[in-house]
Amino acid sequence: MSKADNHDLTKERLLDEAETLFAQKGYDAVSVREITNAARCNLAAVNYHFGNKKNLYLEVFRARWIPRSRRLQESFKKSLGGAGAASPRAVARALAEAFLVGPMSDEERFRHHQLMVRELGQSTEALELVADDVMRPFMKRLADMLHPAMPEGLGKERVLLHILSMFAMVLYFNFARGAVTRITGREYTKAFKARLVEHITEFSLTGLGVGEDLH
Amino acid sequence: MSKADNHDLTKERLLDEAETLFAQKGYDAVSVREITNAARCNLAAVNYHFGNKKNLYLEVFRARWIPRSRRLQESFKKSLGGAGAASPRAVARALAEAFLVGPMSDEERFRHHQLMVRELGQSTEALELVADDVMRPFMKRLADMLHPAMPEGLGKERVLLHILSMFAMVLYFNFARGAVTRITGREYTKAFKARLVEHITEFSLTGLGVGEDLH
DNA sequence: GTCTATAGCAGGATAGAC
DNA sequence: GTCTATCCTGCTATAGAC
Repeated sequence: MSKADNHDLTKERLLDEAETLFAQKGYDAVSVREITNAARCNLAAVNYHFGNKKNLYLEVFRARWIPRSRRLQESFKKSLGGAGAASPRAVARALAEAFLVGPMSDEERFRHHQLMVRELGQSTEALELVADDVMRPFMKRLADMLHPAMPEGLGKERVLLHILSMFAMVLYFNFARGAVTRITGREYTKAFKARLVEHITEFSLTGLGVGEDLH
Repeated sequence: MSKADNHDLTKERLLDEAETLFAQKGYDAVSVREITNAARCNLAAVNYHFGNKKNLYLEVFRARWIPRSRRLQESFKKSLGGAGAASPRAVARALAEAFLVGPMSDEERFRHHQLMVRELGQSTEALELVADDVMRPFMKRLADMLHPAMPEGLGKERVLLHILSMFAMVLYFNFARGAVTRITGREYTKAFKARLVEHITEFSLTGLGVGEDLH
C-alpha cells in the first residue's frame, strides 16, 4: 500500500511521467499532451487532477521531490551512524555517499538533480517550497555538526561556504553527468561512482581544515 | 569599430537580447516575438538574419558565448602571469579570480554561466560547439599545468576530477547566486566576491594535495 | 473519473510590399 | 533590410457526454 503501489492510479502516473519529462526538458519544453501520452491517459486528466499545468509541476515537487529529498537526508543520517559528534571526514563521506550512491536508482538520482538545478538558476515558486522546507534545515544541521570540529575561529559563514562547496560538487557530478563522461571518458558505473565518492570526500576534507590527518 | 559598437545593427542587437532572454528563461520559454520586441525590431528579423529561432540560439553561442569564454581564458592566463610553471595555489586563485571577478560585468557573468548550466544538463547541439572548441582545450591546459606540481603517483584522471571540482564550485557560485544569497544572507558585493575567491582558492588548494603549505 | 470535441490563443515561419 | 499581414500548427484549458 505504499506510494509506489499506486502507480496504476492515473494521478500517480501523471506525477511520475511529469517529473521525468520536466527533468529531461524543462517546464516549457514539455506539453501536457506529452505528459498524458506518457501516462497513457487522457489529455483532460491533468486539468481534472491538478487544475492546470503549473500546478502539476508544483505538485511534482510537493509529492515527489521533497519526500525523496527527505529519504536522501535519512540515508545520510543512517550512513553517519547514530553516534553523537561526527568527524568532518565522516560527514563528507556520508554526504557524497548519500547523494552519489544513496537510496535511489541512477535514473531517479539524475532526475532529482536535474530538477534541482533547473530551479536553482531562477527563483521560482517551486524553489520557495523546497528552500524553506528541506534545504535550509539540512544546511543548518550540517553546519551544527561541522562547526565544533572545524579549526577554531572559523566563522559560521565560512562553515556555510564549505557546505555549499560540497553541495556544488555533489550537484555537479550528478547533473552534469554527460559532460563529466565526455571529459573523463568514464561512464557512471558502480566503480566510477565509488571513485567519485572517494574523490569528493578527500577534496572536501582537506578543505575543511583537517589536511593533516590525510596521510 | 569593435563588436560592441555594432550594437545599433539589428543583427547584433538581436544576438544581445536573445542571449539575455535565453539565459534568463531558457530556450523554450522565450518567444521570437519577445526577442524582437526587446531588440526593437520587426518580428521577421529573426528569420531574415538567422533563418529560424534555433539557429539564432546557436549563433548566440558562436558569436557571443565562445568569444567571451576565450576572453575569460585570456584573463586567467594574464592573472597567472607569464611565468612558466605555476603553483597549484596560483592556478586555483587565478581560476577563481577570472570566473568570479574577471573581465566582465556581473550581469554578463551571470548570463554566461546560466547559459552554460542550461547546456550542461542535456546534450544539445550548442554544447557540442562549446565542448570541443573551448572546454576540452582549457581542461587539458589546466591538467598539464597542474600535473607536475601534484603529489607524485596521482593519475591523470584524478587531476581531471580535481579540475572538474574547481569548475563545479566556480559554476555553482555564479549560477546559483540566488540560492547562495538566500542561504548566506549576503549579496554579491565586491567584498563578498573577494571572499568567495578566497574561499574557493583555499578549498581547492588543500584538495590539490598541498595542504602542508597552508599555514 | 475518464473520455471527445472544441474553443481560444500564442507560437514559428513566410510572402510580398516598400 | 525592414515592414505588415497572414498561415498554420500546436498549445492550454474547458464544456459536456458517458
